[in-house]
Amino acid sequence: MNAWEILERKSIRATPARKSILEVLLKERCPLSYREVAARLPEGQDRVTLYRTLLLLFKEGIVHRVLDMKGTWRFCAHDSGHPGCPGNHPHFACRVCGRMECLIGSNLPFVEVEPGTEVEGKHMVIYGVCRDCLVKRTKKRGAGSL
Amino acid sequence: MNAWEILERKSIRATPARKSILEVLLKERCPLSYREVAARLPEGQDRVTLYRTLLLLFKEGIVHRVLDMKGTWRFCAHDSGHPGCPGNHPHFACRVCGRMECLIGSNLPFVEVEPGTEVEGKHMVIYGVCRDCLVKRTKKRGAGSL
DNA sequence: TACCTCCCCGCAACACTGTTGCATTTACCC
DNA sequence: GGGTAAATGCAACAGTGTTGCGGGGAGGTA
Ligand SMILES: [Mn+2]
Ligand SMILES: [Mn+2]
Ligand SMILES: [Zn+2]
Ligand SMILES: [Zn+2]
Repeated sequence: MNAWEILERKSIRATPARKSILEVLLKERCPLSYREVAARLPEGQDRVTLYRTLLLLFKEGIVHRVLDMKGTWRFCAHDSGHPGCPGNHPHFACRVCGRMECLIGSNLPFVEVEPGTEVEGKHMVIYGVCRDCLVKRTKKRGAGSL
Repeated sequence: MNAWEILERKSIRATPARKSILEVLLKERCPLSYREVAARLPEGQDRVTLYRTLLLLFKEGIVHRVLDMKGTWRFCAHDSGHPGCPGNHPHFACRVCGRMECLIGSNLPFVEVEPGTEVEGKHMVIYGVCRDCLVKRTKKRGAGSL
């Protein structure tokens, strides 16, 4: 399903800005910050429109979002094909390269809260160093010590 | 253990700023944002010193920290008596009043990540509406509809 | 086609968190 | 009480995200 179809199905005006932003998120398979989306867009795209569009896509359930370890929101459309429970999975964030990926293999685990509390959702971020960054680090060390 | 003892034990200079900031965190039992700490401090306390102190307390393992749903760090010293695994528990954040609390009853659940990845830690935030805010909401509705 | 209305967009301004550099002051050890 | 390294306060900055508003364009109606 392409960007135009997704917007049409939600009865959202398929403007050029929305289509191109959603296309970026559909192409990349991992959560992107507004800055990373902007970098993949033709220059001159307005910052506020981008923020508003990302928020719209999120509120319409087209994308899910998650806070990274710097406190910035990242948006991801990798499961926009599955209408139900979008983003109901933990995420991994690499401390070195800053990239984030969806751990779609596992669901968010159940956690008991105080009785009388109304739970609306949960976020889980596992952080550390991704495989690519570990490989690079090993190569560097190896070259230096040999 | 009071603030002075904690700082002394870590061989950290016990300045007035550090003592008063740590005292605030020791008194409140839930994670506080820099703003909330500042509000409980005598006026005139420098913003940068507060940020630096909170970071120091965190890096020394005296407090733990967690990102709330607005992307701001919150610091909590409720388990500063237990030197091991500080902050290894999920947190609940109320969408209405903004308060956060530690779910010290449960540990952070295990989640499988891609092989070859180095996991350093994990964060989990359950969000919704706390009991107090639910009670207030019910009272309001009741009064209005009667 | 002409008109109307709604809403999307771009711009300016703002609020807030968090960081850095530097000069001054202070806590701690002798 | 000094000496020194470290902590503080101040100014400036970067970055994210929000709000208000006016113009313009898409889509509907006659
Ligand atoms: Mn995801
Ligand atoms: Mn906690
Ligand atoms: Zn990485
Ligand atoms: Zn609440």
